[in-house]
Amino acid sequence: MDKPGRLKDEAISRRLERSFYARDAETVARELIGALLVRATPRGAQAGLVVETEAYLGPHDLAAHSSKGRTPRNAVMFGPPGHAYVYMIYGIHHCLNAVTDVEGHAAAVLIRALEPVAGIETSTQGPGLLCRALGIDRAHNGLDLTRDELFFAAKNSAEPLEIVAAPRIGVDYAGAWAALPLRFYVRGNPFVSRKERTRRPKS
DNA sequence: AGCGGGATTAGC
DNA sequence: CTAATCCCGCTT
Repeated sequence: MDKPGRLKDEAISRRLERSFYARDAETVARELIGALLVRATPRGAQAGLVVETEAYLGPHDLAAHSSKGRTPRNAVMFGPPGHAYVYMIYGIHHCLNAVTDVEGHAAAVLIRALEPVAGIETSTQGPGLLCRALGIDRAHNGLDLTRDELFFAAKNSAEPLEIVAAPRIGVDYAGAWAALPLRFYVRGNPFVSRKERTRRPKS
């Protein structure tokens, strides 16, 4: 019923600014839950609610790409906050992150799952899948989330969400860092990337 | 120049 | 459980 572009205009008016991202990654990861991720394309806007994130705290965090030092691949993480860090993984998928914290402290928040809102035709239930659904690839690496076609809009604070903290996925190589509860998701939301593990009774 | 591996996903 | 598949990042 809405005129095309209406969602986009509304979202742009709520676009998160630099100061939102210029905080520690854990805070940003928590606060991005419930925000709207928008990609404005020539054919209209694609958008989804962020329902799952992970915080990568900085070079001291052994699960973070920045822990191995600055390289061409992760250079965006070392730059100013509020930019998109997009990398290819396993030769097949892309992952979208928002750079956080202060410039030089290479921290970021991985966007792991979205609840579709508009213009989305395939699954957004996982970091690689959501990038596919929104057409995000390495061409988007370094985009300014406060100015460019890819951005986050403030959540609707009227409906509080229950957020669960759990260990991050796929970072078992990171020793003790792998166990920290730096993954955040909306409790019970069906678009979270992995189902709650059903506890298997021990034999 | 060569080689190993990954913040994933789908399919057996 | 494992293949897929592409850079990247480090070693030779």
